[in-house]
Amino acid sequence: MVRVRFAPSPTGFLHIGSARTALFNWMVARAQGGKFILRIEDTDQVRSKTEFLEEILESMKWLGLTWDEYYKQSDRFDIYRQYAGKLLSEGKAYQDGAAVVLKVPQKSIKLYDLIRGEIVVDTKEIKDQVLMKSDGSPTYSFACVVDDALMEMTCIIRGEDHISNTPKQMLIYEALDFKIPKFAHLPLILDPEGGRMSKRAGATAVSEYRTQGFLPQAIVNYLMLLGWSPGNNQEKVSMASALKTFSIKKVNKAGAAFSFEKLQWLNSQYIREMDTARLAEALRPLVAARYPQADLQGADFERMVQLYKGRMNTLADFLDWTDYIFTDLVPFDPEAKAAHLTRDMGKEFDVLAQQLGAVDDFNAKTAEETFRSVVAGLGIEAGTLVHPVRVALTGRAVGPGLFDTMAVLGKERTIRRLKEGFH
RNA sequence: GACCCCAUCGUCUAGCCUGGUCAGGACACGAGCUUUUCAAGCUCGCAGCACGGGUUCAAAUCCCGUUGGGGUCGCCA
Repeated sequence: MVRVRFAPSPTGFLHIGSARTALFNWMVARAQGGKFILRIEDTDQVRSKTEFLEEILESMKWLGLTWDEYYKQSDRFDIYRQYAGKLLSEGKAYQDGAAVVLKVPQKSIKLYDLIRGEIVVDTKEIKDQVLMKSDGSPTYSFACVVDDALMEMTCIIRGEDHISNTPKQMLIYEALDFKIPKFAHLPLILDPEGGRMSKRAGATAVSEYRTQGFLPQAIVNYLMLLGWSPGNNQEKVSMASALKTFSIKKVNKAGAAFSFEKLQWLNSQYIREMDTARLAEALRPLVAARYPQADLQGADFERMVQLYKGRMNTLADFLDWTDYIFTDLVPFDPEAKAAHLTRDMGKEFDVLAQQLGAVDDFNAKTAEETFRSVVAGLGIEAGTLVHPVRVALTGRAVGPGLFDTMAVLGKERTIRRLKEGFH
């Protein structure tokens, strides 16, 4: 049975690049009916923080990357100590002060990478490896090898930045007489300019994407496309179909530049096809955080969601679009006001407000009928009045259809804003 | 610098393994349609095999080199 693992270190938030490593491991396990193990590499007692651990776990769950087994290296120090002692007694390692160091033999190491093929390294490039540090804690490579072997990992899938670690770790496997697993080194995710992914280029933590209003499905979909393709010209890929064709061997070798535009596009696609009720549910916490007093339970809220569903790239966009609904201080966009809200429309506004006031059953349909009869009566083009009215009602020149906007705003506020527009 | 990895439109990629289909799709960009605006949607378009040598009847595909990019050189992980 396939056993793979994701081994984050709780010294920072879950990075978007690490999330992809986790995802590919998870997909291998799920595609082949294997096990996905989550192992926390918290051997650095100083830099490891509980808040980071919690954030990592939270982000993993949010992305849907569920694990079958869970370990923490800080619980396993006795085991590492024991194996270090074994190597010491066998003469394969020596003490340097309180540290334990592996003797590196002269030889050439052949590493077979599932993605890259054969990689050969001469150990003259490798110096003796510290296994246990002076403070009694294991080094990364030592704990990693002991755990991967004891936890019976069949394949180690990690970032390309570990390629140079692998030959060193193979030496440890050999010294311990452990079976060496398969390896697959994933290409790195680069920033949009092709450089190293850093905060400068945009969000790096998965949790940041969450607060920005990205859907986990969109992120997972985007991430799986970075270095892999279903091969059928499809971009929007469901996990179920991806699992049918996913193979770590088909992953690309070259690094992939991260594209925020494409992620946004995918996110907008997922938002569009989301059930309105579910979208409303996802939006409620965001809206409630900004407008604590707003009533988000009624059908009105779902109508708003429906209205802006097709215009959002991220959930947070909803907040930008709907400010005019949740606050009465309509913040006029200066350009929109200059272009459409001029004093000479005052008369038309008054007529419209008056006619609208006479409507009993106020909705998009009746608002439109009223509006059309008003412009017909005034002998003007609909467009002449539409744009100024939109600015008066929403503060901006762009948005959904005017009559839907009126309906969402309601009769009273629509009329009030028409009157306030020029007074 | 040494060692290792990589190289198809601006970006993500299909094609490469098993040479021979106008190098296909998507994001972005441009144009048009639609339209009360902006988006969306639909249609069309722009744009690529890094370079140089081989091998071969034939090279994006195989080999070598150059250039370029990335990674690693910690008692961090």
